[in-house]
Amino acid sequence: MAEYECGRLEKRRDAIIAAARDLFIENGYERTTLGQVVERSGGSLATIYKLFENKDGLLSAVVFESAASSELLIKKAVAGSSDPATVLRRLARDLRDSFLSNDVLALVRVVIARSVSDVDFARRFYEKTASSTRTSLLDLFEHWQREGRTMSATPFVLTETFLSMFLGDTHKEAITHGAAPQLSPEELDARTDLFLRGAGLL
Amino acid sequence: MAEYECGRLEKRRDAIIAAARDLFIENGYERTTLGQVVERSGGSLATIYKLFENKDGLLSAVVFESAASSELLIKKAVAGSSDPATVLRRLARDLRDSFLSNDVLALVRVVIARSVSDVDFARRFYEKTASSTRTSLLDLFEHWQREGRTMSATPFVLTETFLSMFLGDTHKEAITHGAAPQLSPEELDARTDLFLRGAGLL
DNA sequence: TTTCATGTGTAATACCCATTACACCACTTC
DNA sequence: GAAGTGGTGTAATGGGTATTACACATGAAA
Repeated sequence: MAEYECGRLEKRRDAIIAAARDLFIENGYERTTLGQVVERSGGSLATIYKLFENKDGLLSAVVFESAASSELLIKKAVAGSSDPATVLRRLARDLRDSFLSNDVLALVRVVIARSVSDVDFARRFYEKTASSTRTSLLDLFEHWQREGRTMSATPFVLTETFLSMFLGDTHKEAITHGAAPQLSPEELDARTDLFLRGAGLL
Repeated sequence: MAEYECGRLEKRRDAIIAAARDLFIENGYERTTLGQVVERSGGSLATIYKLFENKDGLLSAVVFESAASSELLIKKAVAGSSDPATVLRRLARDLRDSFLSNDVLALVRVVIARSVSDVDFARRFYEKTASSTRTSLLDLFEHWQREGRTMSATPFVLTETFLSMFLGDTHKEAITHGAAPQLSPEELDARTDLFLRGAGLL
């Protein structure tokens, strides 16, 4: 019985979250009705209230189950090479792909919309995503500093500068939905090289 | 009579837009009711419909009357000096102040929220603000290039890089509402210097 | 003063949707 | 197979709000 319930409810939960996620992404939180969610996920309104308490709870579940930090991308880039230039070029491409994926962008829009009336919600999202990415990156620059590499700014400034470029890309895309020109892969490399030269790492 | 009407209606219009602006900024578009707007602006519901057709029209009026480009900031920075380093340091400070002001941030949040269901609306906003800033900045780098200064990337890449840093600041603030650490003025200068070194302009 | 045009205030209208209540069904356990 | 537990579907409930309709105000013109 426990098996039956657990499996069945778990599946419902997943289906509801997936449906809600798609709808929030498509129409935003406020314009999505629980009726639409049920229609798409199957199951029933009662189940949503049982599982998530209310509409806000559903939003939290959706966002925090989908939000991911980029720590892994940093680890992968570091594992590939020990040369800062190589690491950061690789990381730049990966971060760009990750930050500019349609899913991430759509989620960010929903979170920002929500942040107007629920400041804490957005802060928690930031904590789960960008903040831990930031920490990892800071560790990386500090590590290089301890290794004796000379850098022309503090690890903190380097971290903020590097990340702000990608957050800027995200911001632009979040607003323009693809209407503004993007950097080509070569131009992205040129931007990374600009950073590396400025940081004294090239 | 024309004088009377015009003045009176004009004043009403301004009052309504101001009230709506404040409310949208405070609570977001969806959660603001026209009743609240009327309560704060005085006048009447009928006037809103006469002037703006419907709630969406009011939003458009509010946003596009408040949105401003940063072309002026660039002109001012250029007028102050002809040395790229001096110009960009000055510009960086001004852009930061402008992009991170509470009003601009709040407006950006409203626009992004709206962009989920009205893509074109957000694009028009971008056109009115960032896009023309971008064009001005591109002109500036191209001007320096024609003057014979060597730069280590194309004007386009330089523009995108420089601007993306500030859009990144805006994005971070839009989400965290001040909870994340900001660059101090000295650190901001350090970041600008990093850019200048990377661009070969220092 | 009367008449007209035009903004104003209020009171419907009509719909939408989060939330709740309740009756039903499926499966397990005895 | 009877009884019970817990998920499901549907049909209220209740509050809220964009939009419209209408009667009133007010100042200009005649």
